[in-house]
Order: sequence, then C-alpha cells, then structure tokens
Amino acid sequence: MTEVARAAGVSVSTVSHVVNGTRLVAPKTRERVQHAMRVLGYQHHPTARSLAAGSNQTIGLAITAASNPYWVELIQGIDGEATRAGLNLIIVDTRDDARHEAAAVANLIAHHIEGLVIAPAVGWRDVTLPLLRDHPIPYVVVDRIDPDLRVDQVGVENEAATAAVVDHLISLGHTRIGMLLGIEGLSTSSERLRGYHAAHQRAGLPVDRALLVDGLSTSDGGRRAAWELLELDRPPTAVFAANNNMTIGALAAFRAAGVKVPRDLAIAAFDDFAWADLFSPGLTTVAQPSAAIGARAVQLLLRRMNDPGAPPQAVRLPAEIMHRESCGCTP
Amino acid sequence: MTEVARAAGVSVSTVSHVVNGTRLVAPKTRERVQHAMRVLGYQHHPTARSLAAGSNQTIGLAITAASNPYWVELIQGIDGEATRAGLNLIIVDTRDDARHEAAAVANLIAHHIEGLVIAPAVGWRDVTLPLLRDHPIPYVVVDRIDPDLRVDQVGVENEAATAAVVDHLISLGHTRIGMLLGIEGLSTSSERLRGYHAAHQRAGLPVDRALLVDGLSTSDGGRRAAWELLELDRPPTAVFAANNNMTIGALAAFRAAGVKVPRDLAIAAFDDFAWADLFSPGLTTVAQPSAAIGARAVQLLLRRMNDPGAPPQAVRLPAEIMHRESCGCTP
DNA sequence: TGGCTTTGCGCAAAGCCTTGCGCAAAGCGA
DNA sequence: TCGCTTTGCGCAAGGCTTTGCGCAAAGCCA
Repeated sequence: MTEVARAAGVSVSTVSHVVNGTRLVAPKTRERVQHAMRVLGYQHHPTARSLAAGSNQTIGLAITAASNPYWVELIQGIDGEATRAGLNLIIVDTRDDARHEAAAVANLIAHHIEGLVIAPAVGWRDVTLPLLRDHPIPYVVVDRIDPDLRVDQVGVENEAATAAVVDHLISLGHTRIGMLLGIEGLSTSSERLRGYHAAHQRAGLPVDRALLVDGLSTSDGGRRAAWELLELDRPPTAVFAANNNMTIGALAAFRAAGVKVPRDLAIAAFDDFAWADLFSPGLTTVAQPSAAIGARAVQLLLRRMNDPGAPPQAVRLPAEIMHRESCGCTP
Repeated sequence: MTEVARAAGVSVSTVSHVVNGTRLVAPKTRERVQHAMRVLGYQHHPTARSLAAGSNQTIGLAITAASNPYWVELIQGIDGEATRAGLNLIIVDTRDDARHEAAAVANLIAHHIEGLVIAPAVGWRDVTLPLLRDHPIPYVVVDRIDPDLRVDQVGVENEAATAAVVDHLISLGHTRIGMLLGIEGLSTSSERLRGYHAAHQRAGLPVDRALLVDGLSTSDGGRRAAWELLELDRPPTAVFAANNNMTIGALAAFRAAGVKVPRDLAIAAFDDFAWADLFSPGLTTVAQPSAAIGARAVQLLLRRMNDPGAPPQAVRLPAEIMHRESCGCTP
C-alpha cells in the first residue's frame, strides 16, 4: 500500500480512501492511484482491514446440516443475500442439538462475527439464548419463530397454510383427518397443529384427539405414527403430515400396508419435494419460500446491525399450496 | 493483552506464548497468566492473530449449492474434518458454472484462504484452473477426478462400482441394458460409462450404442432419455442411471408410461437416496461414501498445506452397492 | 567454584490498514 | 480583492498479536 501511495504520489490514507470510497478523492488523483494499483498488482489485505476497522464483514449461520432440501434452499437464500451485501458467511452445524448449537455459536462469537442467523434447535432457549444475551451480537432467528421472544424472526405462515390445506381436505368431504405432529418444543410444530384445529373449528367439525399422533419430525417417527393411524378402530380417511421427513416415513408405511393413495386415503403434507410428483400419485404439499426466508433474514440482520435499537420484527412469509393428486381432488 | 501481561507481571510475548503454547513457559508463570486472563475476562482476538501470524486458519470450499443430498453429505464431511483440524470453512456457491466458479474462487483467494477444496464445474480447466495456477494456493479436487491433472484429488470408484452393478444386471439375464449418461465433460460421467463397457466386455456382451442415451445429469434430461429408451424398436430390459437426478426423471417417465419395475424393466442407479426404499419397489443403488470423501479431501489438503512439494495424490474410495428390489434379483 | 548448557522470558519490530483531526488550496459571493 | 465555505488530502495514532533475537538466571558437570 505504501508503494502504491509512493507511486501515485499520494499518502496511504488516500489510497485507502480510493479503495474503499470512504471520502471524496479528486477524480485525477483517484485515477493515478488506481493506475498505480494496477501496475504494482496491489492486493488488498482483508485481514489487516478487519483489524484496523474493527470489523470483519462476516456473519455466521448456525443451522443443522441435515440433508433436508428445505435447509439447503434456506442456506442458498442466506448465502446469496449475504454475498450481495458483501458479507462473508461462516456456516456451522448445530446438529439440531442445543448443546452443540451453543458450542458452535460460542465459536462464532469468538471469531468476532458481526451478526448471526440462527435456525434454533429444540431447547435452545435455555442454552443458546442466554449466550446471545451475554454477548450483545445482532442476530435473527429463522424458521422456528417464538412469539414470546422479542427478537427479529423470519418464518412461514405455518398456521394459515396448514389450515388452508386441511380446509381443502374437509371440503372434499373428509371428516376424519389424521395428523402426524412434529416434535414438541418447535414452534413450527405447534403452529401447524393450530392450523389443523382452526380449519376444523371453521368447519364446525370436532377434533378426535386419537387422530393426532406424534411423528417426532423424523422419517421413522412418521412411519410409526402412520401405522398407529392405520390401526385405529376408526382410521382416518385423510392424513396431513407436518413435515417432509414424516411424509417419507408415512408413505413407506402406507405402501407397506397396501393402502392406495388417494383411493383409500388422501394425503397432504407440509414442505414440498423436488421429487413430489415422482410418487404415485403426486403429493399435494405446502411449499415454503425457503430461499426467500433466508434472504429476508439477512435483510433483517443488516437492518439490526445498522440500527441495534430498532424494534424487533417477526416476519411471516406466505406459503404456496401445490395441488397434486394425493389429496384426491383431481382423480 | 497488555493488561493481562501487566496483571500477571510478565510481557505480552509471554501471554501470547501461554495462549498458544508456542514455547516453554514455567508452570508458575503460566498459572499466573491464566489466572489474570480469567479475572480480566481476556478474549483472544483472532483477526489480530491472523494479521500477526500471517495466517487465518481458514480454508475455502467451492461447490454447487444444488439441493442434492450427495453434496450435502460431502459438505458435512468437509466441515466436520475442517472443524476437527481447527480450521474455519468458508463455503461459496459455484452454481455449477465455470465462470461463477472462477469468480467465487477469486473471491476466496482475495480473502487469503490457506487452502481450497473444489468440486469443479464443467469447463473449469479453462477458467478456474489457470486462476489456481497463478495463485499458488494449496487445493484439492473432490468428486470429479481428472487423471491428466497432477493435483490432489478424491473421488469414488466410479468405474468399478458401475461395472459391478452392470455385472449384476447381466448375471440376472439382461442383455440389453440401457444407460442414462451423465453430462459430457465430467469425469464421473465418462468413468461410469467405462464401467458399463467393462462389464459388457467381461461378459462378452456387445454394446448397442442405441442404448446409451444422454441424460445431461439432470432430472429433466433423465426423463427425456428414459422416454427415448422406451421408444426404441428393441427397448432395453434393464436401465442403469448414472446419477440421482436422472434417476428421478427416469422413474417419473416409467411411471407415466405404465412400465412396472422390476416386472417390465429392471433399474439400478448411481447415488443412493435417503428415501430409496420408499419407491415401489426399493431402488438398487450405488451409495457413495460422501462424508468420507469430504473428510479425506481435507486430510489431503492439510498434508499439502504442510508440505507443498509432496507428490500429488489421487484417492478413490470404494462405493457400496445397496441391493434393493428394483433390479429384480429379489422378487 | 568455574565454565557451559538449558530454561525462561522480555524487547521491539512487523504485519497492513483505517480514520479523526487539521491544514492548505480552491472556489465563491460581495 | 477579502473573507468564508468547500473540497482534497496528509499526518500519525491505533488495533492486537506473533516471533526472531538475545539476555539473564538456573542447573549441571567436572
């Protein structure tokens, strides 16, 4: 940098300002500096800049690395928006476990990240949240919104979307609709359940609690829960699965049981699959705008980084219902 | 740090050495320093360390962020191993496009990463590779191995694994085996094709070139290629798809055509699916050790970072064949 | 006890950039 | 032409560690 300054006949501070555009530099001078940089092959040193400026232009993302397409798209959305904003992104794996999550976040904090996007694990309120309170670092929560928390959050309209799909099933004449519930302690799980209830209430339909079975948000749990439903005295005529993993398990169970979809049983599910129309029949799903959620999260984070005192904002993005054949509406 | 030094009655250099264990410090002194650190709540500043040490303990990963489970597992493997080695990982999305890839890699280089793991895009040799030659940064290639290149590489035994599966189909009596080829220009594509040929040669079976159709490595390409096969005068009795996306497309095509698997057509595919046994019937696949490939890549990278002159090494990890029902061997 | 090897630690330079402060020159209106 | 506002840029402090060099104290052997 000193060399460039000398070559251009200016001071290093001017070179710095040319590089960063941080203050007015006469066009002629700027030209000279840029030329000198080119000739000398000057390479900016980001580390030194970070040290000097006390900021490293890096944000962290704490998320489970589970091989779930939903997460991948979310990450893409976050990465894309961060790149656009000129921010680096460091991703750490929480393994969807609060303790790992806390360790990972502590690590990020030690690296002096300037902001954090977190898709919290179950139980994070007792472990990771206190950490975040101690270190006043801007952060935004994605996917799992906690209405009690006064923090920036971005998620999908779980309740409304679920209600809409269940409405649809009810309108097709189903009165006994089973639901595979997501793991307890996740706001997404409870919100989707609320949507189920809301649709029933609107239709004046009673809810048989036997039709609500816990699928633990996993493929295996979904499989087991589906079996439970099938073995009821009065099994459901339709099933709503609250996430993609459970859907996979449930489909396997139905296939094994020889249940034909949608002839014997109508199915709808939360989370869209790239391969949703691969199944026979195509799956009716609720598609989340994953990438948009990620992008929005970064925008909220930027806002908070610039204005730490801003009032917390909880954003809900609408979901899209993908009508395919499994719900039985288009035979 | 200065404060800690003062509080412990030592110099900052001693504090530094205590923190890093870089030279002998008398136990008593170390104790004092550590105590002072605790009392003062000393926080290490990684940025400053990077600047001073001229190294930032960060490696880059250039990979497509496509929502393909294979990549996710690969990333997990890389991330896990990097974390274990105390390295930070910055991931950039190549969009599987050589130009984007080059830009992304340039960006990483500008950030002074100390090593790079790259899953190259088609055409990278003309765009990204020269970049890597200009900046002598240690790197290792994953997934797409180029035998002509004298660089560190990690991949799977594409040829042997493919040959084994095709052997299996042949042993079941199939003599007309279709293949959905991956996009041209990818070593994985050509190696898998070689495996197909090798199996035929071993069995003394001629190869009908009409049975080799281009699936472009995409789901849509796979669908189209599958249709092509079905419309042949003498369609195949078995099909091998060279990656997971094409498999998805092909299955959709077969379903639409009313082809029953494996009764009418046997199927086997490269790349395992978490949901492979969800399909009716379960898919016989070649499972790559994705996480292991990623971990191994980081190990190779560490080796090269420590010993830049070491001879380049190309590692092939064995794949595992997952026998399910689609190949028709267990009716 | 004297000379030599360890052991332990301080000194200070180096690493590269950012930025508040302030000065000088240029521009402008009267 | 004078005084005042802009415009443009230099000075130098600062940010936090690492690390080569070298000195002093301690330990060891004869």
